[in-house]
Amino acid sequence: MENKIFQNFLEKKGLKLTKERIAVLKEVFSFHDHFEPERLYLRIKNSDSKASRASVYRTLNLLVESGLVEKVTRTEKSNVYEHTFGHSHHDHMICDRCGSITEFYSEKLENLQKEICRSNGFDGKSHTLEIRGYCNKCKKIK
Amino acid sequence: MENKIFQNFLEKKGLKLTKERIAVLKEVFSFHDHFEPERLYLRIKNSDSKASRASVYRTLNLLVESGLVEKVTRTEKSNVYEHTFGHSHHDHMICDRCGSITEFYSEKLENLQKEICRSNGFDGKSHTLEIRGYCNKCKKIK
DNA sequence: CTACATGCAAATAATTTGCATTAGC
DNA sequence: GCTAATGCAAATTATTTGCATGTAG
Repeated sequence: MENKIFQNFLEKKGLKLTKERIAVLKEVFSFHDHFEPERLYLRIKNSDSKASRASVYRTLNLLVESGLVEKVTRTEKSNVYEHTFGHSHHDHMICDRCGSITEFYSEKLENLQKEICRSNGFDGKSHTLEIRGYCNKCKKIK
Repeated sequence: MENKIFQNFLEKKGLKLTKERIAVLKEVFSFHDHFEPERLYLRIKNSDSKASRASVYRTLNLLVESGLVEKVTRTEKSNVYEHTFGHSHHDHMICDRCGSITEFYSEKLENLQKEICRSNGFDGKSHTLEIRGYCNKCKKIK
């Protein structure tokens, strides 16, 4: 399904569906987790398909443009991505101790944001909410 | 006032209050706006005090550690900071067209987040909420 | 066949760091 | 005086890009 979407996206832009792009797409959708470009590259390297680091970066940009993948955060180091197709919108809680990421979703929160946009005359398209602190496990230790 | 806080912070850590650190602190608090390290460095360069790029970066890290400055991280390129002392918590709306940043604050939003943390067993310390879209001006053009 | 894509290695860009020198406390 | 800070330039890290060659449509 995501293959179809990506293919349409490429076609519309006059771009080609190469094996490298397929490899990246396949790998991205083979697990649901947050990942950095480098990690993705290594996973692909260890799989049967192949793609260079450059192609991974290039394809990742296309995937974001197509809406199939989103940038979650820009951490101290690299960017963090997640695939979004087939996985509805949510926000993140990040533990400052163990780095674990917990997803959550709140209808109320979404509505409240819409309301805030409205009263500010802002045409909101998307948002990222990131709560930092200590997760259930780590708050006991800390 | 912020000088006093920074001084205490340094003292507690056995660090020194140098003219370079003073220059950075002064410049950071001389305007209220979001800024990147490079821009701050250039401002200092054009002022009467002086500090190298390296010192700007080093001092910025100390300022964040001390709580006087926060990272508003979320751009493609570099980190974005803002000084927080004397300026209460707020969130941001960023225009995807002109790049303008609008600040806002909502008590309801804060409470809702606390509630979400509680129900997830997460000990939330801080958060960043960023809404992207088109600002009042740009939504008419786009 | 003809764009566009690829891999590679070199280029960029932001930030950090090693080191010899300088300066707070 | 001792220890930490500075400036510089070189090092690092993540990401992008130029170019010669390969390949999808």
